[in-house]
Amino acid sequence: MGRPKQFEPDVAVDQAMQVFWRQGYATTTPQELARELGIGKGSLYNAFTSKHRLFEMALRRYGEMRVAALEEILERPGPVKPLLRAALQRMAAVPDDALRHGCLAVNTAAELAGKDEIATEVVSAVFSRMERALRNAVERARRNGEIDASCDPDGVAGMLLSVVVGMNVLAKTGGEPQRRLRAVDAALAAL
Amino acid sequence: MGRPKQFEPDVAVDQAMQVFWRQGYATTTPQELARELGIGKGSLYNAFTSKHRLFEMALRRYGEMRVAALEEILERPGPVKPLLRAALQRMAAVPDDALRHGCLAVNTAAELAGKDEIATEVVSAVFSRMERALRNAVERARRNGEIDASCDPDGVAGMLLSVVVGMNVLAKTGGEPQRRLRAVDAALAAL
DNA sequence: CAGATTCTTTACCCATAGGTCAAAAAGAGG
DNA sequence: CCTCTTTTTGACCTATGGGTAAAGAATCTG
Repeated sequence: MGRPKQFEPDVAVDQAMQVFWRQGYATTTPQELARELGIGKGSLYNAFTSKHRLFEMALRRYGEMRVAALEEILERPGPVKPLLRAALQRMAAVPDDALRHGCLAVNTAAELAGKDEIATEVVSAVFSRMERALRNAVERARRNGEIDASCDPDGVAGMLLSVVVGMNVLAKTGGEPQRRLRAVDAALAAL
Repeated sequence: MGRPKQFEPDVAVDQAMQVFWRQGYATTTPQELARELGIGKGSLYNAFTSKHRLFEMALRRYGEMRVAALEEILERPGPVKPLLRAALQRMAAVPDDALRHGCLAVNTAAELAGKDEIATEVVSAVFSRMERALRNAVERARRNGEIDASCDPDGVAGMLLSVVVGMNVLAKTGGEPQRRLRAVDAALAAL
């Protein structure tokens, strides 16, 4: 009962995600959020308590999305190498024109890790899950005989995650997408 | 002539570099800078014009340092692979206890690339020079016969740079330094 | 329709950001 | 020791940050 909300909280969190993604946490202001979500500042605080909580919700949702997308690709049946290549290429392929704001998790790690406990924990969890998905894939490839048995799945997974994270940062500074694809190939040559 | 400065501008830029490194650009305030540099806010503005200009100077200096350090290692005589390993390990080896604020260039790329023209240009230049140093090393190794002639130096250099950048981000979220060293080894396995 | 309850609106609040300015202080040159 | 120049100090300023509160609007229950 009571007056019904005039906006969809889920949609609002998505929109907030976009804003934080574009601008970062510190440089995003409540008024900006209110404007972009199309609601008053008061409603915003009533619904989400604080800028920080809204950010947390947006970040968590973002993490779920990305992890799920990665797992979806890597768990497909068949040979693993092409899957890894597809996954990395997709993560490396920043559309180049618009949406060059990198990855929200990476940006957040750079901006807040070590300073904001919650943000640190969330991005840390995201990275761990991605690494695990990569490690699982590598192990599967090893059992398949696709790659050499002597390789260290842990090390390789960490390396692949680093590559992806690094490329997301580098993509923000310019550079052609094609170069990134070559870097992906070089990384996969380690298998 | 005129009253002499009561502080060494070079030293002040170094100190400012530390502050921006720890805290990022946006979250560092003029009063904080003044306090850390041990000078009044007025002096700060008199000497450096604006927070942004001071940041630019600090960032440029930081870039010079890191690029020079990397080149110094990679240009040593002898086999290249151990040099690459040493260079990457050094860049990956965040002391873990203190100084876990990553790399100023990486942090800046994540925070400001695409929004701040000057910052973007500076970090972009730093990354380019690092990549070039890495590429030179890889080419040398290829000429030496240390690594396979079929490898793509451009792609490998881009990959190695990505690894380093990525690890600097990941290091901020925790994780043991040892894992990073294994990731470095995995990356070098691509050679 | 009354009341309870929840949302929205608008005005308001304090602290800080980033910076400026006038006046005082400390040297150099004559 | 007087002036000219540059630094420093400290007060001051405007805009905005992040957030709160009080009053009004919309819905459900009875």
